[in-house]
Amino acid sequence: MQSEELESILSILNKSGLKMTLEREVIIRFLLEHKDEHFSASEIFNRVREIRRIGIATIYRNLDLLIELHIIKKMTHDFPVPRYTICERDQKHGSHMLICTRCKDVKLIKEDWLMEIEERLQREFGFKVMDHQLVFSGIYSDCQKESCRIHGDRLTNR
Amino acid sequence: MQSEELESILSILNKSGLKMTLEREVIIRFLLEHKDEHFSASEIFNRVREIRRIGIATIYRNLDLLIELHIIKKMTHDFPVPRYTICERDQKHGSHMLICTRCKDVKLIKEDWLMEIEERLQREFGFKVMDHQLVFSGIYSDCQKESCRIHGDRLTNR
DNA sequence: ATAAATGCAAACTGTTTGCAGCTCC
DNA sequence: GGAGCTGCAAACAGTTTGCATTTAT
Repeated sequence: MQSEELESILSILNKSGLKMTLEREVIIRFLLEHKDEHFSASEIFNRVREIRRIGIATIYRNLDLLIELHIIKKMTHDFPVPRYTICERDQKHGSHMLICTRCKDVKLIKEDWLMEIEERLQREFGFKVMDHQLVFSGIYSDCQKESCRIHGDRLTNR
Repeated sequence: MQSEELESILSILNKSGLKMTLEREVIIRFLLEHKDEHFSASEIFNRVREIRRIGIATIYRNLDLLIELHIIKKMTHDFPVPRYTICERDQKHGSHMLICTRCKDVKLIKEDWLMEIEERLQREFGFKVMDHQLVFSGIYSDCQKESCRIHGDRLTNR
């Protein structure tokens, strides 16, 4: 399947003396198969459990580990609980997010619009940016007119 | 003291049929006296408790209420727990944050650098921005050289 | 007078931890 | 074989809720 990406993650694990267990693999596969989405820990728990029996502690331990290895990313803005997503390999920084306060849809924009500002931070503040998170909350023009529920409730806790 | 600002908040409360209790006032005063800072719920609890006996539930209930009235703002990015800060009255949007991963200092930049991008979102996505949150994590040049602890550990949970 | 707000304690929710047993290299 | 990993259950931390009492308008 995404064997190429999985291989590359495997080699990161190996380099640190870590093992690719079945549980870990199922978690990673799930996130790889849903690159543009983000999930809460318990969403991941429920989805992974459909594939293989797993404990919630294993979910948390693996998420923490994968964050440390920069394989996945934790997004904390304004969600009831943190959400996790796989890192884009070719992308230095995280993407930008649009959250519609009406329909609760979360759109990820993959371009980086902040180059200029980051240069300015380096110049004016001597601050070297390693990562950024940019979130806009607002309303789509469609949602301003109608009662917009097209995307459903995607942001429950579980 | 900040009577002008306090008055204006009082009138917002009145308009909604809400009361200015002593507890509520102490919370608001505390945040008004520390405009450029942000605090966790339990930090606020401890500071307010020095002034007046108060229960933690009252803290949470008031924080939620003040958020709804757009008097304070909840910041959730990457902190162990959410942090709260008073809204700038003359400022449409929240400020930008620099978080140094070495010294853990959090600097708030009060200018809005995103006007252009917000216009673009309106144009290209039909998305009307109501608020944004922009956080940069990185390292100050000072911190790259030395073991930088000048700001101390400001981000504990309590 | 009465709607709103409070304190307290219990309940809840998400996350972490200790430990005995299991699994991958 | 042994470090690393797992499941389980208990512990933990932050937050929310129900209720009897108090307070602001």
